[in-house]
Amino acid sequence: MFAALSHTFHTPSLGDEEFEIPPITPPPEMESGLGLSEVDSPFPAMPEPPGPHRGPLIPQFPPQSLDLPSITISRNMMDQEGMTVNNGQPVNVGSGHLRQYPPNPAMVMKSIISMNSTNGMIARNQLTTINQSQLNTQNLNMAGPNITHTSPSPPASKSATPSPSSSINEDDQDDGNRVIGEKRPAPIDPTKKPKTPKKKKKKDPNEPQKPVSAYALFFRDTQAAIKGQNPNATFGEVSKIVASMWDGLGEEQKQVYKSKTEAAKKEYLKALAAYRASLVSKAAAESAEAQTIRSVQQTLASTSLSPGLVLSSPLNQHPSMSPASQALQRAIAPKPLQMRLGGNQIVTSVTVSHQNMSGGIPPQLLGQMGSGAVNRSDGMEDSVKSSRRTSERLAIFQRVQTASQTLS
DNA sequence: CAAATGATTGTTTGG
DNA sequence: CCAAACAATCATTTG
Repeated sequence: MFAALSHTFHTPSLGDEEFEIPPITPPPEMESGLGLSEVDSPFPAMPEPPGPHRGPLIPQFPPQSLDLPSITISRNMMDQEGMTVNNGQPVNVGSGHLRQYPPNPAMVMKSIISMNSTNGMIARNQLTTINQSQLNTQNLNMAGPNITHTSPSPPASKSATPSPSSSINEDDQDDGNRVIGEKRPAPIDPTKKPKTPKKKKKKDPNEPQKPVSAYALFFRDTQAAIKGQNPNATFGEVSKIVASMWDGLGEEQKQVYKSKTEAAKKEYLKALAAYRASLVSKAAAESAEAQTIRSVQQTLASTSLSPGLVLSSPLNQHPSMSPASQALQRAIAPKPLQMRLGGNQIVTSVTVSHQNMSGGIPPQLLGQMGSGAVNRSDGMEDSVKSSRRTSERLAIFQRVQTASQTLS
């Protein structure tokens, strides 16, 4: 199977490394440049075909672990014991082609893709194996010169990075400096380092989860195949391979993933808006409740029922709003959202908007934000509001009474 | 104020 | 939690 599909790629220049990339499943599309696609559906006009999974043979883009091209990374057999054939996956040594990540993966992929596109070619056993001499630990280090992937400080830097745990709540202290220094040790330029602290915003556990990026999706899909071919490959190695493949991916193909993430992002924004709305409503409810309680307390006090008891209520402490509510308010505050599209374009929009909310929010969420402050103004009628308020007050009043009874 | 850019965060899997 | 690499987001600076 694989052999048929896969295509071997050869880079003459590099002797050491062999990099055979199997065509990740038939390219969803031909490369934009080549018009050859005789393939039935060259362009997935739609980002994603509704169809669940297609047969392995069918050229589908999303690399399924099954179909996925067998990517073998073989290093020098001699040196390594681990990577060798025993992986369970056949490794092509002789046929292996050399490839360097840094150089131009794109070319490789494209060529591979093009090859695949041509049916005839495929017939031949095209085995894509990725062979990297670099994979060797030695090589990895050695490779440095070529790759020089930006790692001023090798391993140490990582630990240095503000580990989430360590940074826990030092936001203020933030040593923005520290962070910066790590990233760019050399540039200690006092001149240009406003050193914007950038406090890390603590994330809400409840906040909707951000959608994964296109690359992450690709990684998820591809990684398994790579691993399959190279069980011994480390995460870093796999990551590099995936990166090179990603790099080689055609725009259209990337678009497939991007559209996925885009959709996910849309959902995310909706969920986020809904979530924030719910927070608002909560805060509003809370403040309303507090107010109600206060008024009730006043009433009680005036009637000289049991003032002392009433005063002890926590809600009473702040005349205006409880700290929690304030925090909520802050969290909810509609912030402009920046999105960087493609190149450098930045789109600015308001995160939370009424339109959005009424638009696609799930019913349950909508229900939650029923008494929300945000929507309250538009949707709810005064009569409803007042009645609700009344009932709330009643309930609270009852609670207070009960409490006072209990305590007394 | 909007655009540009730097910095940080958050993904991926597996140990 | 970390690995490598990337994308997305955020925050600050700049024009």
